[in-house]
Amino acid sequence: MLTERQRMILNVIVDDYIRSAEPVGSRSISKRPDVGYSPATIRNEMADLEELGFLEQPHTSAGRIPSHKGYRYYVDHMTPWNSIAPAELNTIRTFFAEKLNVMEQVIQQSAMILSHMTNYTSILLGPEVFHTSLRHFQLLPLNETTAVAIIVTSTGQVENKTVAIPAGVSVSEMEKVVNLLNSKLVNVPLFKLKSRLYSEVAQELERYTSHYEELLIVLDSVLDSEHDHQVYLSGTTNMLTQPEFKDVDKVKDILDLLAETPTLMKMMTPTAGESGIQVRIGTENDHQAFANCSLITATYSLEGESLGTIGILGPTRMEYARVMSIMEIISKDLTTLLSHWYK
Amino acid sequence: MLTERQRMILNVIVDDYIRSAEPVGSRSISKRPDVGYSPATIRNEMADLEELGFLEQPHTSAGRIPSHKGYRYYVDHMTPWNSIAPAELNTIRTFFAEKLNVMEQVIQQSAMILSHMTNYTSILLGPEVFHTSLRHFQLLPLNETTAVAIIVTSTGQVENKTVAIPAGVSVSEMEKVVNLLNSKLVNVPLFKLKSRLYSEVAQELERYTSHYEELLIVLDSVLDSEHDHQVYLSGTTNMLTQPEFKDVDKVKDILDLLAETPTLMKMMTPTAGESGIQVRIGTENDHQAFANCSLITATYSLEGESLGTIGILGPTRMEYARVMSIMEIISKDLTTLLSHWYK
DNA sequence: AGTTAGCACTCATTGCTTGTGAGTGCTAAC
DNA sequence: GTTAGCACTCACAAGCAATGAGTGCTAACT
Repeated sequence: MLTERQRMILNVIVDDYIRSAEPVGSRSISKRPDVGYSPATIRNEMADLEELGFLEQPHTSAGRIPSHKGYRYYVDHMTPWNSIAPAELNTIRTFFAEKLNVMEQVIQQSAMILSHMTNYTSILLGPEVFHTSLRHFQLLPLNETTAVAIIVTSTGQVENKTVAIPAGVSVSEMEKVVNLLNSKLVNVPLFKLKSRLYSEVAQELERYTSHYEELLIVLDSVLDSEHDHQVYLSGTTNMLTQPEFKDVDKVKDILDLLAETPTLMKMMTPTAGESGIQVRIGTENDHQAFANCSLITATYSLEGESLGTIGILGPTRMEYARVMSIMEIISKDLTTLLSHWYK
Repeated sequence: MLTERQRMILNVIVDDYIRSAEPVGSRSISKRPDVGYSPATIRNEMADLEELGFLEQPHTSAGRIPSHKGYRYYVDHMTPWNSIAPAELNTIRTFFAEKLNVMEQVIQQSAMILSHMTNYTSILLGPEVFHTSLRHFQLLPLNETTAVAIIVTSTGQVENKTVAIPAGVSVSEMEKVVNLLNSKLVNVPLFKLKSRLYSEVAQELERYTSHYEELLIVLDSVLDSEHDHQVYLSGTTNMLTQPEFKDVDKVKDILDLLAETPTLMKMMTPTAGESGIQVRIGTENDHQAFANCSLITATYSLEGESLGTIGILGPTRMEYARVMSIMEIISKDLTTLLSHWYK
């Protein structure tokens, strides 16, 4: 569809614009040593590229900037990305070599590394509760009326919830219930817990205790595992350093959206079927506030099943090649780290 | 020190400037129905107030704006604050009337309420681990080499840490250790755990197990309770709506500081001896980035001991009276809520 | 046919001037 | 002690010309 020369020019423009954030003119392109054409020729090609929708002009007689379509083409036809210095690679490697033994810490630290290395905002989605199972269940009375329910998952995550004890339930009864749950529900994937509660536990529970119904309601609420899919953000303020966001109003919408955990979670959940590194440019993100942003996501996984997502949010004028290299390395390292832990 | 009239004029200026964010001129003051003086008289008084350091002039022939000293005087001599509508009070009351049974949720929701009602940034410091004690200790093997240590506190908080099991320690040995810890350490305040570990547990541990030293190291690290003093932020982007921060560069430093949890914790820790609502205006915050901000803090407590802090960060031009009323109500309601729970 | 030089044209940006108005300080009168 | 009057200051907006980067088009060149 595009001639070799057009491709080359488009590439130069995107590269240049990513670096400078200023519209790129024909003269500056022509002056580059690897471009052997005069400004006039470049201009002709640029006019064509604009007509084809790959470039835009902020106003007549300004240079050109890439359109979303232009970025898309750039990303899709990029030379295999390897634009990351060995020193940086080392930073990542030594980080993952360190003994970090709490999942949450690893995720949080990864977010920090990502945002520091890229100078963009990083968004990490914690391990999917979906693919983990119950390791242990416990109910611990705090006083006569309340207790803490503790759920330990196979990955070592601990979730807890304070619940009210139905009046009249004795300590020994509670113990029986806990034992029953442990015998029946251990190793059941978290997302199946509730259905199992009714299919396997409910009947037996009826024989054990007189407060069958109340207890069932409590247990139901406990196992309603809020899928504690934590979202970790780092470097949100990096957004502010980008010249395209020097206007506070624009940045406000973005930061507001970043504070909305549920929305963020939805955006970060990988679209089924897709794998590897995904790039959503400008309006490809279906959120208005991100119309001038690009979101790059990758998933990390355990035994082939994706556990969570890492993401980088920046302006559409983003260092795609660089960010994508970094993301690939980190997602892979996360994956291997997890497999070392839990296999 | 100030005459009645000067006090009145200062008050009017601060009120006006809080509302409009524009320098206040003599004419506009004179026009207010409750002020019976001509602009000229006001001007004379304003000149005096400026000389005394209560007012500032952004430039010659502009109106006056309050200096830090002016705000300080305003806050210290404010008429008892009650500037909060009954409807708003209701919002708070119904919130605290709802059955919220997880501490963390309460804190987080309180942060939301605070930032929403004030349109400033709210900062909440979670309950001090200092004043809570151990309720239960548990060690749960995940596989041959790792285990999760779970600490439940008297307030129902659950903290967990994944640890490596020293090679050669059997399951039955672990059980003994756990039992020992529970018998010796339950009801000990968290911050005393480590010293007790050595004073009371260590010797007996030596008799129980052959891997005395390795285990002690592990337990030490577990009880090194990271005092999980969480900081909850809400409404950080409200900072961006203030006209004084329409310049991105200024706001960046503030947001960066807000992302630095340790610094924030230090700022929010109440200075010993002080109690009630504290106001730090402008440079009274010893952080450069907050030179144009005011931080209002209050503590919530249980049985007279302060558990945590709630804070509001806004521009120096802040609705002090309103914010202070809201903070007082919420800190008191938090206090009573806690006492209902844990008494 | 593809490439390039030349040229007129566009338009954001900058610097300059000028006018306007809000607000002040001072003085003299009340 | 208070106020009216007046000259003065200064930020800000509007208007205007100069600048220059960049374009589109045409005609000449290879």
